[in-house]
Amino acid sequence: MSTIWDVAKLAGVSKSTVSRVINNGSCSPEAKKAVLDAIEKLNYQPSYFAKNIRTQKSMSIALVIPDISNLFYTELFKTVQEVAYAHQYMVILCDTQHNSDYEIKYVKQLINRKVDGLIYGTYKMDAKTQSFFVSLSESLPIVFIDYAYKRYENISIVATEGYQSTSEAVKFLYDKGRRHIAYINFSRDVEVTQLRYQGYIKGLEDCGLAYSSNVVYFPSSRKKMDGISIGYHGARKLLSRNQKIDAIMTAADQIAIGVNKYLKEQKIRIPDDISLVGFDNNAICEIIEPTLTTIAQPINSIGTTAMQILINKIKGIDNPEQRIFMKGNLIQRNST
Amino acid sequence: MSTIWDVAKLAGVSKSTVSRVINNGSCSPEAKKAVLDAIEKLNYQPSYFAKNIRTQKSMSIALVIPDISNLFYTELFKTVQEVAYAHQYMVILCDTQHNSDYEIKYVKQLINRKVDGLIYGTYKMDAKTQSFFVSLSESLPIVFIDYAYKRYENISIVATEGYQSTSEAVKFLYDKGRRHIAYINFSRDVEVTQLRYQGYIKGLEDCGLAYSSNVVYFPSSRKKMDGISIGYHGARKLLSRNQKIDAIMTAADQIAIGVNKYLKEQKIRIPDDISLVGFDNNAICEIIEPTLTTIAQPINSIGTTAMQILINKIKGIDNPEQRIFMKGNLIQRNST
DNA sequence: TTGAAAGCGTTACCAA
DNA sequence: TTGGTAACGCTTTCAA
Repeated sequence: MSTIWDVAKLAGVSKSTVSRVINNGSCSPEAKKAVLDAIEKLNYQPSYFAKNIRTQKSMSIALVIPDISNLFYTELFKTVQEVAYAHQYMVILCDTQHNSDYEIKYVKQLINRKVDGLIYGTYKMDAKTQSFFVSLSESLPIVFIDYAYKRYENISIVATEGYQSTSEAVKFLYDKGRRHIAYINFSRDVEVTQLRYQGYIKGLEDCGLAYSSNVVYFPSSRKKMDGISIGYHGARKLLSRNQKIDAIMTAADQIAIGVNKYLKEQKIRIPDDISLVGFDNNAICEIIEPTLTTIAQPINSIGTTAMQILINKIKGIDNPEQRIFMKGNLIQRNST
Repeated sequence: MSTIWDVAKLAGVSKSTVSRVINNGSCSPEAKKAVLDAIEKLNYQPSYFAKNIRTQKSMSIALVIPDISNLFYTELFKTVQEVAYAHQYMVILCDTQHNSDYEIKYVKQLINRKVDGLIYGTYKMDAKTQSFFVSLSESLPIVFIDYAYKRYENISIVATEGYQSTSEAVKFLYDKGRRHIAYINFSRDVEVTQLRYQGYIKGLEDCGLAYSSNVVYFPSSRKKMDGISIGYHGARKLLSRNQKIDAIMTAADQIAIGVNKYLKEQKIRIPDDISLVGFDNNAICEIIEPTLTTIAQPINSIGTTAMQILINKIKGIDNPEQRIFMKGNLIQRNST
């Protein structure tokens, strides 16, 4: 590997001049040409480490998320990577496996590696972790992509607004003639989806329907269940209560998949007997049968916007924190 | 951030001694204790850049893959990350979007960042890219996770053997009474799956069944189709030829999903009229209906083994290249 | 066992 | 516009 010294010698100038040419400092056209030629000839690339020991910039950002197999995050990664790469950043993906300890360990490692910023999404509620990230945000550019962080001020956040869109989906079911709308949620410590749940309650109210805890299911926080299991067990539980139910709304597509599975096993027809609505608009919505009506999160917009804000924060532009809440969009398919 | 200097001053020793303590050089117990205490007190962490400018090690590895939304790679990432993290490596994920130009661009960037090694998977056949990676492998530790690279010597490779396992699956269908077994593959430039296809032919032979190109479908290389579309169009094409078909094998679960979709639209019963077999054992196999019989790749073993080999290569242990081909495992579900 | 000092390859300051 | 030189924070000789 050739160094800046080799370039300087070949071009007949000093290291400083070479550095200036690279970093767009002022120099004469002749010097510039000579340096550029030398760089070309030697196939010179500045050393990543040497450069960053001075600048303290790593040209890396991290995407810290709970689970890359969740299709929402898979898509998000792809978008983030694309924008990042266009701006010469590399992205370090950290899958924290829903584990707060991992989150903090990873982030400490990332700080040591001087990541220029990070995009952080989770969906567990854990006061200690939340305040860790919020206060970290004062010293490191962070964009939160989690609606639950809405309560904190002075942080930048891009997320799908779950309240309004869920309440509108209730209205949609109402207009389809459904009057007994159930809801299956993640456990109460998954904070993002609690706002979707609030939207459900608001929607019932708007339609003049009574709320009943008999048609609502939350798994216990202690049990570690994935979305599909929650949906499966939730549907079973709800139907075992002998309540009239003609629609089930869920806090996530994964949950709806589990519900779908249980209903089919019981020969309950979707949507004839029970309508089903998810949240996210994962690729699976088109694959399962019947295809799943869902509230789509605008993942690409979230990713692009979050990256744009992050890059601005890193560059020190646009200092005031940005708070952007995107609207969920009801995608109607065959399950309603 | 405190530096090695601060530690040295607080411990009353020189920088050199501090460095030695950290890197297990020889020193007196007293010195060691003083330094450790100082490190503790100052919450000192060696600077990542300063350290690596000397050692030329980044403690990062890269996972270069064509598409993170392919569940095979999603799972692989999780396994690789886990092993990497346990050995203090961070992983840089590069989703190349099936694009050879991106692959090479990414890798040049990675080289500049001095990644200690990389795990490389693709599935396109492209002589130029292949030889790029093979010859890169001489100067940088690489583990290939692609069966297609089998032909190159002096490289390390961990992959699922597709030939034998596919031929055994043919035998399985034969034993179930199927005599008209069709095959749907990716286009011919997707090299990994061509060996699965060869296994299909071998399987027919073993069972004394005649091969017929009338029941085989390859999409054209030029059309950019995802797996699901290939399956959907492939099934339509095959069935339009008025050949007798009582089973369809596919080179990937994604393809089988498309086949499943088309057959259901045509009211063709699975498995009563046509059996269906995938390859990979994605999570979706359990979700679609009927659940999908498939040849499982041992993803976790592949990931763990690949990482172990990579780490050994990085550390200079186990120099002879390793070539490990794992057996695919037929998982029987309701589609057969 | 220890410390001084010379690098590693950059950037950034300051004079010229 | 230039070049010399001092950092940046570490590792690694080399003497002591």
